Amino acid sequence: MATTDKGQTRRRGQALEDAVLKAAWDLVNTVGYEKLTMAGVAAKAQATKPVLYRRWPDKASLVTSAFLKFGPKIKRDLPVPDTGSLRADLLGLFGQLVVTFNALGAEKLQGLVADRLKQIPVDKLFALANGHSMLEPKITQILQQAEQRGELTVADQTARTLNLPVVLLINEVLGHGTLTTASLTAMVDEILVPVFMGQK
Amino acid sequence: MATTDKGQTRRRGQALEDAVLKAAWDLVNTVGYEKLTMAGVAAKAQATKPVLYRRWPDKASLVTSAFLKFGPKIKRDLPVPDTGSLRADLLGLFGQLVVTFNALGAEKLQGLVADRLKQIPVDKLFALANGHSMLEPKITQILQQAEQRGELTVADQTARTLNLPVVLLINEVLGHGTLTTASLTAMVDEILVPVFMGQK
DNA sequence: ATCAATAAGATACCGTAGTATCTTATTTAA
DNA sequence: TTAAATAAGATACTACGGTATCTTATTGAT
Repeated sequence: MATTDKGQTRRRGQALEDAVLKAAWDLVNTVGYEKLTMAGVAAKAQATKPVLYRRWPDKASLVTSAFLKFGPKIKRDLPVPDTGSLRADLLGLFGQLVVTFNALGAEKLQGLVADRLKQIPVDKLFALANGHSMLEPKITQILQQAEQRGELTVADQTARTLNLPVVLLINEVLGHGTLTTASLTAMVDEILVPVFMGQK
Repeated sequence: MATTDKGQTRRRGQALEDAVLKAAWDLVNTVGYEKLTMAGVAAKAQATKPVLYRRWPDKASLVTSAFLKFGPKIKRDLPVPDTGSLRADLLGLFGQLVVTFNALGAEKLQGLVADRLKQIPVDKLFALANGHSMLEPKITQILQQAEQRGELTVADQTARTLNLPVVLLINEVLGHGTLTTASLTAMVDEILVPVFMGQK
């Protein structure tokens, strides 16, 4: 009687974790990342801060988890186009991204990006959520298809050129706020095809 | 006698401001941006936090001011190379950037960029890159030189390809934290030359 | 059914960014 | 020379990220 009236059931494990992630996702969608507080998430989930910090090392990780759970599903198994030309394959792949990126409300996530930037993990740091690790294998596959048609040599590609699509996408999203078919077509025609096929 | 022994002279205005900036610059060069605290700056300047906040709205602004006052002066009028080849011209231009960048002591300023990113809308920062860059006129001149040698056609270039060098540079700095001759050479050979010269 | 392990709850705490308030020294104008 | 305006000093405060500690509910193995 001394404690809270609802004290009957104490959530644990997955149930509690789900509730926290749901609260975090609700908050990031209402107040945005910057104004989302760990205490606020805890309160909304009817949990406490230590519960959050037992699971996620920091705010950025928590919100990233919430994004991965509730955000637009970035299909890990999007079919890789195989249309018969490098250009069309790239356009096909990027076309799938237009829908996805337009769905996720980029302005809410700006603070997340900045927070991530502060962490020193040097290498692939400049990545939006988990965006690009998912893209690279598909690029590679498209290039292999092109190689079999004799359009290019995969061995000529480098880490830098393989990463270029992601760099361009990030610049497009962060710089212009949108991804359109027109901009993606320009990227492919003006930059990616020349780079991939134009190696000496 | 009850108060501090040096209580005779109370600094104000420019003298106080200079002392604060000096303290901030000293600290950012010893502990780095992340570990620099406003209280620490105040203490080192023998001032107090309100003195800082009366002048600068936040930590990032203060450190930026200190940087502008004491940091290396950035040359605005780098000569545009004219070596006889597009590749060498690009390498020459970027080589100048390596020197400049390394002179900034970028590693001490780690979190500054991220802090700025948070407050300056990200799109603004990239918009700054995508157009108002001090680099673009130089790129254009280099391309015109190349055109006169018959290496390429300037009319084939687009806003997107003209911005590509800046995009790559930003990615390099934000993603890797450094600018090296090796990375710039790779950019030029693997991406920029194919894009500029490889247009159909 | 009991008890040890686990993990949630509650709470207090630390460090830092940034703010508010009040007192006091210095400047300036009368 | 005095008094009003200005701005520094001191101090305490709030908000937030993140940590530590202790108590208590729940699980699950015996």
